Amino acid sequence: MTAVLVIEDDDRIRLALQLALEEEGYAADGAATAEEGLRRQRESPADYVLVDLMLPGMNGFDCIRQLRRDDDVPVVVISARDDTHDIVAALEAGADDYVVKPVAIKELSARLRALRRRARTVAGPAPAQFFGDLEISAEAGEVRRSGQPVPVTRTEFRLLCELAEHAGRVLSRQQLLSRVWGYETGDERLVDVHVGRLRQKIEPDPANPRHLVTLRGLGYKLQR
Amino acid sequence: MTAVLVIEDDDRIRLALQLALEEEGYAADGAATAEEGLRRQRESPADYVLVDLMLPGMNGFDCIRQLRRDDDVPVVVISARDDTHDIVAALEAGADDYVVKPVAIKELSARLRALRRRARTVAGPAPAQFFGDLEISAEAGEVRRSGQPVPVTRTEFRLLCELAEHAGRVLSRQQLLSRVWGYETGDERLVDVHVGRLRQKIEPDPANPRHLVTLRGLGYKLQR
DNA sequence: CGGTTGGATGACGGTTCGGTGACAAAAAGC
DNA sequence: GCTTTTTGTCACCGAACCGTCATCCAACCG
Repeated sequence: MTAVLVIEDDDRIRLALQLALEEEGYAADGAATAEEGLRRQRESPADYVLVDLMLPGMNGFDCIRQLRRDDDVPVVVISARDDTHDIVAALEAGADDYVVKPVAIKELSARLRALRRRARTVAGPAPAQFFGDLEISAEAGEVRRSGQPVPVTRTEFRLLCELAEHAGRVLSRQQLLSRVWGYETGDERLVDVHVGRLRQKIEPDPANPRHLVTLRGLGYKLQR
Repeated sequence: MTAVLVIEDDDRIRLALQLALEEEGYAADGAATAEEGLRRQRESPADYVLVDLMLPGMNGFDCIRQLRRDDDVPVVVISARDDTHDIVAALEAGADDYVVKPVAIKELSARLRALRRRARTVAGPAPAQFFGDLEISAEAGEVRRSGQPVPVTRTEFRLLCELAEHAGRVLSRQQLLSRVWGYETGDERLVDVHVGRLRQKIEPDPANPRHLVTLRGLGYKLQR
């Protein structure tokens, strides 16, 4: 899901934007100051950043420059001022687009989509997580055991990614059903079956799993 | 020097825009109809196209779609109407930005510069990429297999480039539809068909692809 | 130690997904 | 103008996959 960070000091506007974005299918997060926004973006980077120009403390222009320095995330300015000088300054600072408040959410959404078409993803090898000799790369859609690709199916892959994302923590069958399958209710045995199939593929000795372990009465977890 | 093509039926506005752009350091060319603009762009491609929405004959939306089909040039709409519906439709058709007349030349110029940062065409020369014996030269618009040129069509080439640019990463059919065709919605099977045709040309054994591989339920990726 | 509960596993039918050939429309070339 | 190439749609097929079930096994409980 596409994540958007909204940096805007006016709580009402920020929350309204977040809500509207979520209705459009984005995952929206918010920050009230430039400093907080930068911290958020550093810690868990969103795919797009919306930023107001008039912020308490660090102003919007510096905020944009800072964002651009750290990261290549597309930045859209949301401002009440439609002065040419501001628009030029914001774009010059590194913003990708500039829309004037009040914003029509449909327009904003369309502009974000247009940006997505242009946004470059960083080159280089896709990042992977390691669990011993097990390698999971969500971006490459690939699982490897000691360097050798392991063919896994879509559901198995999603299941594995979900477990990897919460590495070391137990996930109940219920949680897995909900997160991987989207079932709020259903037969928990389904999880067992897929865990079993996955073990056949990724565990050296499927009967004595080393990474994908069962916690009786609780669920499953993936450990290093 | 950066070349801009202005498609606008009102002579006065078009000439004024051209003049202003030239003062900003661009080489500006003009066309009074969509048809003429498309022909111009095909014959001697500009780096940016500005297009009015209300044109005699072919309308602006179709003109944008057409431009997007042929090539990846950034398109900015210059329109007198600031209706959300028009803006969304234009961006949806493939435009990169939308500014409302009368335009401040400084703003337009800043928006063009912002686009240049994102635009792939100007993003910097992507020299030939190799995938085993497969060679893709985006510059030369050419594909070679063990040195021998392979005749690929325009869509096939753009599909291949898109996959090459994200080498080793999965791209969903949806992403490919959006980035190669500019469709935000459409039949995903279209991608299958073109992938199939591409395989016939670039894979030694199209039934067992080595480079252009399918990830069931996820999409396609190009690997070395 | 027997009973009970929770987990593993193999088999099977229905469904989904991707590949492909045929075809019509559209574009490009002549 | 006409012909050829390219493109997008459709329908069909086969393989891969999914979910259910029944059965068996291991761990835990008294």
